[in-house]
Amino acid sequence: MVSIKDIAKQAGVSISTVSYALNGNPKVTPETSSRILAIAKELNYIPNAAARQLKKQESRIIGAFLTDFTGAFYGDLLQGMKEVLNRKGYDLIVCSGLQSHRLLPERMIDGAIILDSTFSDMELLDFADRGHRLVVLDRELNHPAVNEVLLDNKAGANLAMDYLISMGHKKLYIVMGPSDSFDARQRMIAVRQTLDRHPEVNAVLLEGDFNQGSGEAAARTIIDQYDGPVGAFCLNDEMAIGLHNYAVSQGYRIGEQISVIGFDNIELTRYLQPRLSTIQYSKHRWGAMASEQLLRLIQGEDVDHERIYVTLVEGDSVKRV
Amino acid sequence: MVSIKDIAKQAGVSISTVSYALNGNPKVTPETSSRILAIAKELNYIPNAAARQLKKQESRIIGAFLTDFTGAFYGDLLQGMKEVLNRKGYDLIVCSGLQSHRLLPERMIDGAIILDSTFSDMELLDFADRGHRLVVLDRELNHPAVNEVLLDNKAGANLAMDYLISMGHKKLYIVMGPSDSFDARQRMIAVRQTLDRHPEVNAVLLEGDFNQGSGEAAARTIIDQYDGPVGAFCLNDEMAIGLHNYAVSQGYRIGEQISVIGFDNIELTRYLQPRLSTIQYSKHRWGAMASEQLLRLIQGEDVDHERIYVTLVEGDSVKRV
DNA sequence: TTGTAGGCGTTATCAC
DNA sequence: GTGATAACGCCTACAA
Repeated sequence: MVSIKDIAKQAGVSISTVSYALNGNPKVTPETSSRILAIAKELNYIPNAAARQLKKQESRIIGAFLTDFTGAFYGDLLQGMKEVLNRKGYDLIVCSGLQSHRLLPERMIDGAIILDSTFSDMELLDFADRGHRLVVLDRELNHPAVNEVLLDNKAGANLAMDYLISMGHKKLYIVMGPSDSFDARQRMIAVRQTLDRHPEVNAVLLEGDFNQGSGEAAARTIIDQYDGPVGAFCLNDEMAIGLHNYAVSQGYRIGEQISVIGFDNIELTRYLQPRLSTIQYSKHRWGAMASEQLLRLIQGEDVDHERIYVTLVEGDSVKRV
Repeated sequence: MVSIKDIAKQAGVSISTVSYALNGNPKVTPETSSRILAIAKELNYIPNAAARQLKKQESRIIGAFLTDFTGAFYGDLLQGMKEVLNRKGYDLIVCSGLQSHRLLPERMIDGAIILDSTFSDMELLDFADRGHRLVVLDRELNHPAVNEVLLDNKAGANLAMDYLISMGHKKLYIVMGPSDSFDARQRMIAVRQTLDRHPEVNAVLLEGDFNQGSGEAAARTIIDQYDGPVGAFCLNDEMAIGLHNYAVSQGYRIGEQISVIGFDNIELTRYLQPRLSTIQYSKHRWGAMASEQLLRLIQGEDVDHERIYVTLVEGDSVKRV
């Protein structure tokens, strides 16, 4: 490995002069500087990240932690994060799994964006106490070193419910999400509030796990009990697709016999016929916002929690009854 | 930050004793050792990655580089990589974009798995010359420090073509891929070979870019020229889905008027009706194999290039004519 | 069994 | 303007 020491030797100067030259310090004369730079290039010199990091106590790397790598869900989100970070001279690395947690306390990264249920709140608070900066996308966590950038789940669930009800639906099925999901819990809170406001609506709550399978299971239940048009709010699109597919395979017509609305507006919904009504938000913006907040935190600025707003997308999967 | 120096002070021993104790060196007596460990825990000591890395000249981190984060394509692949690496005490980080290239030469990672067209062959060979270990999934690259783990694209394309031809198709459309894709180029080579072997088959080559849109465009062309059952080999599933959707929307029946076969067996195809015939392989195995080969390379073992085998999945999108 | 000391590659504070 | 030199936190001969 070629280090500044080698360059110094070759150039007949001291290592400090080399360091100055490489870092563009104006103290060194243009001649020595360009001579040093030329030698550095000739020797194929590349600075050693570990050494710089050890000295400067920063890596200029940000970690994004995900529960898993599956699903097309994360593409735009990560892209949004990366663009902002790169613009500010930071790099993004994406990690998953328990083992990778070490990267944070070992100071391999300057901060983390968390969308990862394998972190407990306690663990994160512990990191925050140690002085690490965090942005959480999947929980509420009050700590001066932690910023929340959360989806406005409640508003979204409200929109979905109000939409179904405004279309005249009196009989509703709610396909719920896993209880360890923050988003699912928030959405359910709003669902219950809406139902409280509409005592005339008859709602059945069905278990769900955010996967296609539980949407199919829900469809089976709905069909078993079928005796006229009903509405269904699936707490995410994946389950809505499962419900859709099973219902269609049994000869039911979505948007007529069964009105369906989802949440997230994932890519996949583009392939559904009729088009799925759902709750939409910009994943790119979500990621970008997370990065911005994290950088502010790292720069020692005081930042408020942020919300990502959502809107209703009307497809053809919900019809008036 | 609490360092071994702090622990040493607290325990009244030297830093080397602390280091030995923390690393389980049997030279230090059980009593001192346990006392030191207790103090370390009490002080919330966590080793500093940069320092250890600087000393040991390794980070035990492997980087996977992707052209972009979009697409559900990578989930299983990354999962396969991660499992193998974690088992061997390595961590996986996923990177994308030009800026992240620096992680390799700056020695932030101990090796890299490349599925990223933003790296040029020259750049990679340069890294290899510097002593970095690489596994490439998206190109052929001959260098002792580089191992190839490639999909058997030619066999797959052959399977697909032979299948269509064996079902009696004499009129074929080939929806090609982007020319900067290694996989696309390899698949086309096999396509051309098959066509050479079957002069009785009339084939039309259509441009494609591996995205849904070019599948739709292909469908438009096919329908324009339609005068009886034809077969279509889309060089990946995304385009096959595009072709399928557009054709269906125009009232054509897939598997009857137009027989379609894709490549990759992506998740999405499960949602197609009729089910898509395609070429299948284990992405999980692909990732796992890449990690295994990289670790062998790092351990200085001599390793041969590897191929990931593919098989035909018969759906209902191809019928005999 | 424990301590001393040198070094990994940089940066940065001093002198000169 | 340039050069010693001391960190940064850790590991590891070698000495005691």
